[in-house]
Amino acid sequence: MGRTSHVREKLLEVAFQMIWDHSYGGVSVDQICARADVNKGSFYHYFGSKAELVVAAYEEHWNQRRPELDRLFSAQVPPLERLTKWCESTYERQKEKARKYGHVCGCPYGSIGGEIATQDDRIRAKAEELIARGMKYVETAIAEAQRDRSLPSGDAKRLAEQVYSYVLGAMLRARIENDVEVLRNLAPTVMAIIGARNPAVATA
Amino acid sequence: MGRTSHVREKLLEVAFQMIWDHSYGGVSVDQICARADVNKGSFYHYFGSKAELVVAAYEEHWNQRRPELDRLFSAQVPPLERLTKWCESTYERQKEKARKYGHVCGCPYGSIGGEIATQDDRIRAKAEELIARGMKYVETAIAEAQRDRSLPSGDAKRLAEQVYSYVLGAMLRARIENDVEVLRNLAPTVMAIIGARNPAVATA
DNA sequence: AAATTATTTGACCGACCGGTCAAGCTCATC
DNA sequence: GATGAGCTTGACCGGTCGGTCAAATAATTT
Repeated sequence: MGRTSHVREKLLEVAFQMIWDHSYGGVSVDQICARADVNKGSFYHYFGSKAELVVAAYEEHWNQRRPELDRLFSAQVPPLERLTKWCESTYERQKEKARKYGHVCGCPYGSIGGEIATQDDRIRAKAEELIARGMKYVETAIAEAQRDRSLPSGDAKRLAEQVYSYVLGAMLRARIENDVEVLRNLAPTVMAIIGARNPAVATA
Repeated sequence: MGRTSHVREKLLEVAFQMIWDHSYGGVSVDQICARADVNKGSFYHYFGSKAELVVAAYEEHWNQRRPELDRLFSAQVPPLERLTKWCESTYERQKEKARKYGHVCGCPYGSIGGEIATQDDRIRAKAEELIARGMKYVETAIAEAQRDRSLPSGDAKRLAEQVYSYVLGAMLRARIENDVEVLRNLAPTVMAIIGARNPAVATA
């Protein structure tokens, strides 16, 4: 096939989905290989270890996810509306995932990060990095809203961290409670955190 | 020794600490037994499985933690002050844990819940239950603050869920980023979420 | 003190873990 | 069409996993 074998890509995709669905420790290399229809020897031709595969898989997932985030946080959209749309898309995305997999999966970066934070520093650092990239979108939107006076001035970076903490926590709760409805109305709380005067109006 | 052998209690304590420090999948029954200085056969005399031990260990941890929560949320303390003190104690507790274990450990219930939510329903349900118990303290404080007009009226249960989501998310971030400072100023954001007029004053 | 029960011991189990490897196959290049 | 690099194959490795068990021992009841 092509220069970059589809085998490698298949492993990245399958590994990410299986680990998101279950957990890092709960998914074995054998299972990943079986699902990807790849021999174990091939696996270790492309990746030096399970951890290395996982780091690559999460980076790859980010790359596939990025266009959607760029669209949601497009400069074409008023900054506060970016945030509400992001909240809504989070809910919708989790709802579809839950329908397809039979249970709520939560934030993939948060889940794997929390699981192996104290055990594998490369995976920990990758999770931290991906979360920071997501926070950057939120920070930029907040800073812009402050500049155009739709928000009172404040430390946009700190506010973005708080917003992201809230959303991460809600995703974790949704996973643990296996209830996607936990994520149904994230936006008003996000607005309260960043100090928007009238949460209800911000969506309009 | 006593009727309830200290062996059982030692296993509960050791298992909880090791799993909080690492993860469910990252700690083996053999390791727990070694650390508790107990033979594997004894382990399976007291507990039917690793999962059963863990459920009991988390319940036991709650029981040990409860007096401290009762104290923090004592009716003797004004309701909003309960929340700020709870935030501060969360920070202090994590800081000490981090000092002792060499890294930030985050919320034990959130960590194990997120890890095995989709793999073992008994552990998942226990994590959900313990989180719900914690939320109840927050809900009660919010409801009381609303009653005595230090907060505008609102759905105390929903607000408590939002507060708890935020704190859970911050604990998760602190674990992933291995930085306890993430948890340093939880209270102002909590105040913003529940609609306290002047976050800065609420501590006084 | 005999009988019964609770607890401890450590060897043992098959399954599975992450990872290795030598041998073959495929295919572009010369 | 020979060469050699890239890729695939599947058997194989030692170690560890959660869990079992029969026999020994300690504690309790009769």
